[in-house]
Amino acid sequence: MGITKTDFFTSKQNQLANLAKALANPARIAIIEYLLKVDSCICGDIVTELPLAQPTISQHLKELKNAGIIQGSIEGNSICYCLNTETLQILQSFFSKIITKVDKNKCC
Amino acid sequence: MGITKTDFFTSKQNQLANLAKALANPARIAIIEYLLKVDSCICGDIVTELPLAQPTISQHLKELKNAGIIQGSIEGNSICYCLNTETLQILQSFFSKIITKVDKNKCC
DNA sequence: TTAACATATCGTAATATTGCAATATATAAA
DNA sequence: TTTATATATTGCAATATTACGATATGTTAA
Repeated sequence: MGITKTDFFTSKQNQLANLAKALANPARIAIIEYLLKVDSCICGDIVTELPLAQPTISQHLKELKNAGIIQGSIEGNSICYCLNTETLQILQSFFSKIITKVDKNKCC
Repeated sequence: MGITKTDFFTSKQNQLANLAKALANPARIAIIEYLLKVDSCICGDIVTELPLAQPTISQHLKELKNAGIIQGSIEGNSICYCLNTETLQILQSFFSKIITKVDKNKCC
């Protein structure tokens, strides 16, 4: 069917799945890593940095922004993007919780 | 095109994207959370636990296993799955690094 | 060997994603 | 106002994902 049975899962599970989906592309990982490196905000620089066309970058930025992983603000005639710590914290907490709770010895 | 330009990105970026892709579904998040809860390994229990058909669960388990997020071992006529800490550690490290490196003040 | 159970694979329909050319929109400079 | 620059949107083709019925495979018990 190609459609995820969203209704059967908790909002927390859907939230995590959506955040993961936003990260499920190497270009978007590269954008995140670039934003982390340059620290302060950037915009069309990403287009020259990555080997993808401008509309493709724009689309990836939109997806990251919709997921809340980045945020953009208008600055003159360009738009400045940066990472959104609050959302990334959700992911960090999730994986940290897993690592601390997993009991290797009780594995099969 | 519907095909990701994998070649243009680093293996690390592709690895993270693939791990994210494996998590980009609420059913697979639910499987991970269930495995974390029951700690020791499980198998057909997941089929009764989640509101999805057996072939669907089997497919999700396959994807999680291919990504290295879970591991399965034959136990009698059933198969026992559990979380793979090593792989989950990669994700934990990635997000922890982001959280520690991000400078909120330098955002736009 | 046969029956019962557990899991995997195949095939398929519905839908989603990726990437880009063409084009639209919006701000800044001339 | 016109031009240049920056970003977003639209439309489309290629491919990927999701879910499941039907069926295959493999293991245990009788």
